[in-house]
Amino acid sequence: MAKLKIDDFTKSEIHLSEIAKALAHPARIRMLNILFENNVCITGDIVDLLPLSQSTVSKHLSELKKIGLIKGKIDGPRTCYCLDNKTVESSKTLLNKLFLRICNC
Amino acid sequence: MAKLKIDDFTKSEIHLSEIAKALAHPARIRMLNILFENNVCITGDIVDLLPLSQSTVSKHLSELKKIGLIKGKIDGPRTCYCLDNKTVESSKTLLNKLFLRICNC
DNA sequence: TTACTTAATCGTATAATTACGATGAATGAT
DNA sequence: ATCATTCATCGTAATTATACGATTAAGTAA
Repeated sequence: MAKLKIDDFTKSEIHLSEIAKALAHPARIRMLNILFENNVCITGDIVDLLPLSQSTVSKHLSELKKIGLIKGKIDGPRTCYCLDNKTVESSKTLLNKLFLRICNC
Repeated sequence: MAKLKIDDFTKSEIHLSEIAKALAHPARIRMLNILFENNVCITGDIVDLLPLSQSTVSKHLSELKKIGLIKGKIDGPRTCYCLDNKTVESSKTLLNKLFLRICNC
């Protein structure tokens, strides 16, 4: 009989890794900081504050939006982005839980 | 004259994104938990607790080691892994700083 | 020595990520 | 209606990540 091997990742492991993945690019880190400092930004504002093209910035924004860390609201030809505090808070809590568990301090 | 465009990411943005990247896979999340629960594990122990091959697990371990979250100590034909508490703590602190900044709670 | 165990590395394949310019859709201004 | 602005999406290319089996290296046991 074969050795028992746990054969899948849990929802919680996957969820936490997805949150981490959203933070796993310096552009997205900066975006979160920019959105906190400015409360609301249109895409172009953020493009100006990043060393990346408009299309690339737009893609990063859509990834932050996909996981829920930011919200986008269409306003004429513009899109207004802001932090989604509920998701930011729950992500903070989940990451903290991990570190409270594994960090003996 | 061209619009001023910030043209590089800061060390701190990059560092934080690298920490997040280390956490951006469910296997690596589980490994950290396993190493906390068992204090010390050899590679084979961890392989048994993951739905991945030995070579893939070894690769994930080396990535956690590269960023410093775990330490590996060769013991005969085995390698004993354990958490590197110093790095775990500093990573926790850096991630916390981000969330304390952007999270209004 | 010869066999066995352990785990990193190699070779390779596939998928995901990142990036940019070009295009297109929607709005606003003239 | 025409033109300009804004930004998501498309098409494409290059890089990185993920995965596995096979091999290698190093230690242990017979």
